[in-house]
Amino acid sequence: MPIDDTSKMMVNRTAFTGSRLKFLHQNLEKYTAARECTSVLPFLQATFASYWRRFSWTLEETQDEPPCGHMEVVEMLENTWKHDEEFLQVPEDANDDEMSDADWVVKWTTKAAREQTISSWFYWEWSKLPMNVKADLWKPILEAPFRSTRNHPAYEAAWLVYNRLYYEDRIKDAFEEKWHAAGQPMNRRLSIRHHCAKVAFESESMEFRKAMEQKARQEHKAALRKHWQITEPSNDPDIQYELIRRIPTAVNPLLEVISEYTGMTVSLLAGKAKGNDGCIFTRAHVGGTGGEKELTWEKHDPVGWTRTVNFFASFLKHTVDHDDATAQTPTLEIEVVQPPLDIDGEEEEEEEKNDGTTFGAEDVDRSDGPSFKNSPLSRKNRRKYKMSTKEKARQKLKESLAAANGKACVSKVMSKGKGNATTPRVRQRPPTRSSNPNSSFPTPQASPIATPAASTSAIVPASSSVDACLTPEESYDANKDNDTMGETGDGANQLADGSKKWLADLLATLPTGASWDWLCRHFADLAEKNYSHEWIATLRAWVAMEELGDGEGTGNLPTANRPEWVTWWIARRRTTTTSPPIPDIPSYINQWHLWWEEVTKDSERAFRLGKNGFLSVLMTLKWWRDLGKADDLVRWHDAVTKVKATMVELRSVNHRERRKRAAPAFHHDLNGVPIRKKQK
DNA sequence: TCTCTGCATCCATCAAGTAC
DNA sequence: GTACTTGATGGATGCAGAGA
Repeated sequence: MPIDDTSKMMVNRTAFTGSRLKFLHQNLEKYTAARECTSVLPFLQATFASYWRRFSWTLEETQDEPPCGHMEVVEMLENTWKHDEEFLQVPEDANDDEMSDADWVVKWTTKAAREQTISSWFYWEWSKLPMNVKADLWKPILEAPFRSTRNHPAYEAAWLVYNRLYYEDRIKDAFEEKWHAAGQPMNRRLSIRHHCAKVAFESESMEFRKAMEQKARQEHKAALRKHWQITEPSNDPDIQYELIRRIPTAVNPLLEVISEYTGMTVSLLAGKAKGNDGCIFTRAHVGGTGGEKELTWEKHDPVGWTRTVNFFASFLKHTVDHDDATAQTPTLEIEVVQPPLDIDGEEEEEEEKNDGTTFGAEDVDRSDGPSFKNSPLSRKNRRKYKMSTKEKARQKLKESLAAANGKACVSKVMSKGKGNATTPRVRQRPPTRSSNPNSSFPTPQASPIATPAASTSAIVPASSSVDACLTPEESYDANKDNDTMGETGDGANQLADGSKKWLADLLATLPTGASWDWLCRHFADLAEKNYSHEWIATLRAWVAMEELGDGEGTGNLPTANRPEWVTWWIARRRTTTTSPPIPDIPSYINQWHLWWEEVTKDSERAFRLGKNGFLSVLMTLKWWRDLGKADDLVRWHDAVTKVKATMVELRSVNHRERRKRAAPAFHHDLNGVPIRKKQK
């Protein structure tokens, strides 16, 4: 057997079953610990030896169980060992010298392939841990701000309950017939359906209708009961889920901002309730446990909590006493005593803010409920009060902390990104043999990660963003400041190390932070070929427009008449940097113009930031430029000019609008979530 | 160890009526 | 003024697994 066929001998990592799978799972925790200490190599060496002691390489299939009693023998043997090096032994390897060269090669090739699979299995399982949705009890906490607040359950009219319960049986046919007759207008689908539901409901007997009305009342009553129940500690999993789902909408904005400026992990802490697998919110938390499996209270970070509270105190002091003054760097002004956490999940005492009001989870939770019972505010004003104060507080806190830290940009740190794994691949090798065939095994290749790292030697001004030299909008000119780019396209201003200095300079001007990674990546891709001054100016106009948002996106551009290759590109997660295989460029160009007409029909609809915004337009222009022949490129420059002008205009209009509103006024709510389009 | 791809799943959107 | 309800839909995103 050829010695380089290791990869062909690899089994799928899902092939491990039975006692082998059990063995791997038993060692997964140790692997995770080893990764944290960046010492995977010794772990793998010991684990491979342990594996081969239990599951001989001569068992042909990974499903084959070892002979009866073998495992017990191995365990007894291991119990006699005391030194680490002893655990690296594999008794059957002691006979290697008696094997023929051919058999020996087969053995070590087989083992090397299997070990590679085992290594892959560990990595795979480890990489899944933080993202394992089903097993992550805490995910609802972190996701809660991104859902509807659902402040109170609405009463459903009887005919709507009827519509929900009997649509399939008693309404659907009539609706479809009527809808088809009307030409299937999408914008009338629901109105026709409602009409049919009402007609069908009216045709039911009086007794049946009364029963529906009673059911509607009962459902609403039950929903309201559950709604108010959530303000009390409860072991009911439904109540607890609802509780957890709501609280972060109020608390997370504060925690997120603090997290951004302190660099600490700040999250919400929930505990297990007695007697079931549900969880109950206890309080805000600083430490390393939020969203992780194997959550342990010992990881709580009282020092971090103190720092967090100090930052909050600094914010209060700045906003209350020194509204227009520059905030001082926060110092340790208050001492926070962190009470022990209650694992039983019972409510603890609230923490007192220095203004006498409470800043505890319970208070936040009840902000829409009993805590307002005695308030003179009407329900309507309550909501306004809640929204405006939270939004202002969030913005003020950002400004205050930015001033305190001297930071110009905000980077989102709540993402669950993982560090790049750098642990070397490990294979156990035979101890010694002069003709060791393994020495000819290919060396594992490090896979370079192509990130558009910005050069620190940029010659552009020290401003951290394009916008810094573009605002105010009156003086905005996307054509200016082109001195950092190459003059003649590809290869311009190339540095000795092969990188392009003008590109590095441009990248250094882009906004920073996790939420802008996509923009930096795509900017580098789009700018790399440096087609023309106008093209780079267009890209700069794009960045300037995007900076009106926070990098998270505000919706999609119209998809009508959109070239199908955009879908092709999105389906590849926008990761491919090569142009799509467009067979008919003239047709593609015509399609592009049809789409552009759709995009520019409505300026409000055209103003879409983020990955689903003008990035797609720019990418289609790039493909056009890369794939088009001379004749095709006649209209390209005009198209680029049009796109740039549109983006400049959109930026100008929206920038002005936002200044007019004198508020953060991004298309995001107080949680940083894109605001849904309002109903007409 | 990491990237890529196809499939599965999630989620915003739509209109109209109702309640808070 | 706004939350909430319905099912269909299209686009975005997550995930498993193959393969480099």
